[in-house]
Amino acid sequence: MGGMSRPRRIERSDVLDAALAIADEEGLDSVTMSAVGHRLDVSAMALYRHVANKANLLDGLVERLLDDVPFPDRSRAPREQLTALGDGVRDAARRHPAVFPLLLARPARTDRARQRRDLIVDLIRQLGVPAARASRLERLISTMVLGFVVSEAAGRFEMHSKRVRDADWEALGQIVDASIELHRR
Amino acid sequence: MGGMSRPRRIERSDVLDAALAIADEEGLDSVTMSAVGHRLDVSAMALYRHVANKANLLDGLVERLLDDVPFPDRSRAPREQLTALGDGVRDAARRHPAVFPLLLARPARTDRARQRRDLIVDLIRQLGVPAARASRLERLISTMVLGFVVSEAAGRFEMHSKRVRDADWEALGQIVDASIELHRR
DNA sequence: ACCTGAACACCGTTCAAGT
DNA sequence: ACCTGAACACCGTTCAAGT
Repeated sequence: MGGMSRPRRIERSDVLDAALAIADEEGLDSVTMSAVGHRLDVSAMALYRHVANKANLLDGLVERLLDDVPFPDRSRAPREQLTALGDGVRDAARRHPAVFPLLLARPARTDRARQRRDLIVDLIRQLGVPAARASRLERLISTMVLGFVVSEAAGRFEMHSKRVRDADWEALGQIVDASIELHRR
Repeated sequence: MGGMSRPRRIERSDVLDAALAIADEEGLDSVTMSAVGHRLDVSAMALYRHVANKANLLDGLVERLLDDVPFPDRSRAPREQLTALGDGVRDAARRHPAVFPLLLARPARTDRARQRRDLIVDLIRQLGVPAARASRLERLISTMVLGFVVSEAAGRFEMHSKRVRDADWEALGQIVDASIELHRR
């Protein structure tokens, strides 16, 4: 039963959660320091204990988003793991369309992002691409997938139905296949 | 000469020019209404004669940027025209890296953007792709190119040298070729 | 017709002060 | 240790008033 307002304890992940929820519900512009604080029953100034400034909060949001994309089941076939990864990114973008456009703006520097990159390179090699070409191809495939997914999240394809966009996504998958074929020895 | 401050006459393109110059020199965050006004020797409030609000000013910036990309020489071979278009977009991104990330966020709705889209569809058809598949392929190729170019402008590839990025760009061109091959009847 | 002064309701951020 | 009140230097935007 409540009683007097006990001091509120928050940590960084609470700040990120609150900011993400506001972005999802009301858009990126509504993510202000005081709105995030308010959602946590805390003043805007309290956030500065957990984020350096607002830009850092936004960076954290992007990292959290990407880190939420699940890793594929490593027992499945390599090409299927690649598909699972791509679908996971597209799902995340659909859940959090307001935040996704920030994604291409900065290199992903978290451990998890590096692990995912290493995994993709490894999968590409398993598909027959020589090591010397694998990381270039990883960059290009990730760029194609991210480009599509942020375009969709940000509304660049808004005049096309879901059915059309799903068929586009499938066609992009075939282009990925062709690019792998192209890079095999 | 000069004398007393005569009233300053400005129009929309002046506003866009000034905003673009500020974005190029000091970054997107420095594009404030009052900074743009100051650069034109005018108050911030005067801008509202020419743009509905700040979001509209930013939209105008993106349109101006894309509209500045030259159309290719139509007497050249179709595949060369495609390359020229892609290189033109990459050059524009290099000149205005701060503004480019806004580009994937909204569908290009200007007449010039539509004309360019129509041109690309036409070039793809000339390369042997049936009409029924040409506009899908246009979307995917534009997405690949834009994804690469905003990644580069926004610094996602900042850890790689210009030489590596140029080779990436060339490899992307080969993937575009493969995607066209894939869609021919 | 076009621009501005003044005002409004916000921003992000700092820092001394509270508990 | 952690949070806040007060304050600062800005924002974008409206609107009546000036020329």
